[in-house]
Formats: sequence, C-alpha cells, structure tokens
Amino acid sequence: MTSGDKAAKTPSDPVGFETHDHAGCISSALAAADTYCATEGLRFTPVRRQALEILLQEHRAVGAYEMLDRLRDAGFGSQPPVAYRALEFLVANGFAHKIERLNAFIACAHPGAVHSPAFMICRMCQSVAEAQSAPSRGALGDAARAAGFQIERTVVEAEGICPSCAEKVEA
Amino acid sequence: MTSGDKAAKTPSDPVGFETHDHAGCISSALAAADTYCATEGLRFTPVRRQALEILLQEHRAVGAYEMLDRLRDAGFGSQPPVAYRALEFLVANGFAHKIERLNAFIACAHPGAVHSPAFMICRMCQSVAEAQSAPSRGALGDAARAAGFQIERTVVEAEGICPSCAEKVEA
DNA sequence: CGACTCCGTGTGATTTTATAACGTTACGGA
DNA sequence: TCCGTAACGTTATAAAATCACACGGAGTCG
Repeated sequence: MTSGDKAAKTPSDPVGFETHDHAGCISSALAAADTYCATEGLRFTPVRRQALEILLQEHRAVGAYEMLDRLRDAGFGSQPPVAYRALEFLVANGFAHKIERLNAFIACAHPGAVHSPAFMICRMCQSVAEAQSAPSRGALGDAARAAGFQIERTVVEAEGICPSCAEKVEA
Repeated sequence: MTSGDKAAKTPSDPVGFETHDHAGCISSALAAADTYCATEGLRFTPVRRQALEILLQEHRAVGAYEMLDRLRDAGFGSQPPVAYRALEFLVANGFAHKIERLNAFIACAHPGAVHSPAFMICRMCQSVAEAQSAPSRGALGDAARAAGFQIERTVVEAEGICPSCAEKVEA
C-alpha cells in the first residue's frame, strides 16, 4: 500500500463511507493479490480468487453463507467448507478480515501492508470502514506489558453511526 | 469502582492472570449488583443472579450453552433463551461482557464503573483478562473523528499468550 | 513413465451458537 | 384489586462453523 505511515498528511484512511472507483480498485486489488501469491508461492486458485472478487465487489461485510451462495452461483461447490476455506485463505494471507461483531468478512482495504486493522461498523446501515489501530501503544499496550501478556493479534471494532446515517437521523 | 483514572499509580488493572480471593470477590460483586439493581429499579431475578454468580465463580469466559447447563443444574429452564436472556441482561447492565472472539461471556472486572473494556485472551489456556481501553483517544478515535463516525461502543480484544503459558512454552 | 505425496476441492453429516414465536406467570402501579 | 408489562419456560427453527472422508491435480523422485 501507499498510504504508509500513521503520521502522514492524511491523518487516517477510513476507506468505506464514501463511494469509490470500484472497477479500478477491484482489478488492481486482484492483480496485486495475483502478484503477491506468485511471489510467495501461494496458490491463488479459482475459488479463492472468486471469493476475493466477491468481497471486493460488495465492499461490505459478507457472511460466510452469503459468500457460499455467490460461489455456488459461480459454479463452485455448495457446502459450507467451500466458503469457509476460501475465506480462511484470504484472511490468513491478509487479503480479507473477519469482523467478529458481525460474523462476517470484508476485503482488506490496505492489502500488502502489515497492519493492525480497526473497523467502524454502522449499526444502521451495516457499512464497515477500515482504519488503522495501534494497539501496542495506548492503554491496551500498557496493560499488556504490565501483565506480561504477549499480544499477537488484535480485534478492534467500533460500533456506531456512520456520517450518512447521522444525516438521515437529523433530517 | 475504585481504580478510577487511567493515569493513576497503577498503570492498568489487568485482573485475570492471577489468582484471587474468589469467595470474597464473588460475594462482594453480587452484593454490589443487588444494590445497583435496587437503586436503578432493575429486577435482579433468581436466574439473573445465578447466571452472574456462575460467571463470577468461573472467572473465565463461559459459553451460552455451558451457562445453560449450569442454570439447568440449578433448577432453571433448560432451553437456550433462558441463558441468552440472562446473559443479555447482565451485559446490558454492565455486569458482564461478551467476548466476541470466543462467543462467550465473562463477568465484568470493573462493575459499576463506566468503561470501555479491553480483553487479553490467551490462545493456549483461554484465560481472559480485562483491562481498560481508551478508544476515543489514539488512532481509532482519530480515524473516527476524521470520518465523521460516532462511536457508541467498542470491541477491543487482544489475542496472544498469557504470562503463565509463556513460561510453559519456554520450559 | 509410474508411483507417491501434498494440497486443494467437493460432499454429507454434525456440532455449536443464536433467535423467533407463543403461552403463562409474577411483579408493580393505578 | 385489577391491569399492563416484564420475565419466564417451552417448542421450534435459523444461522454459523466444523468434522470426516473421498477424489483429483501438481509436483517429485525412482
């Protein structure tokens, strides 16, 4: 990814509450995944590629069974493991994230970059935006160090109201 | 709660990777819940009280169906809604928290205090410690403000290795 | 080439987690 | 005391996730 450091000109990089050039971001993300998998010796098989494409197209959190429906429509297997395995691959390799609060999955907005993602989940429209978190700094990091706990992975999800739903409420 | 401000002498208050005076903490927590419910006009019914007592006794994350077993053993109903409703009450009123990562529930370590809990989850022994987070400060808060997102609630869960499991690994 | 192995895939079955719907009971205010 | 609401118990079902096993293709090594 390009945005890089946390203290860059843009204070953060929400990506998600506004419209995008989807066609572009989908194809470039797929191409990046192709390249990355080739480099790393990972097998970016048709199901996996299709699953990522679905996540990118939707650009929202997609449940495993919804993914399964889409994959079946695309000609793949129709049993839960088909979806779960593809999603597991995408998550393991940083192409997607699981939103624990929703039991759903979303394409990574910063693929390729090593990051601790944080999510903002609108409780009205269910849209999800990805931001960066810095768990090792801040209160949680302090607590972990004090307790001698070794953090390997963090789940940071904020639930609330997105800008566009806030407007609707006021109106 | 007593620990109060984030910048007190104790930099944080993990509570969970060490043994406690359980008998004492259970009875005092129950008493506090009694008082709080009386004050707030909440109905701290037998099932709810029993559910909280179970969480306090276990002092770990307990699944809804495990809770259901225990409640049934205690003479309450034996169907899922019994457990889910009791847990919902406890969570809604701050006596317990849901650990999204584990689909399980744990007694609040700071009952009565308004707080944004954060959890440290050991992936080896499944133990869970509660700490404080400060989501509105830090990277997530910045991103939310920049995006115009109104945070109402946060889920912060760190997965890793607790001190005692770390010792075992080294040994 | 052929056999072996690993990994990914497809499928059936099952487990685990969570909610819907509905009648009955019990509490608390008028 | 009567009424309305909240809580409870139960049946049933939905949603999410995993287990177990067979098949098949891509290497690889003889």
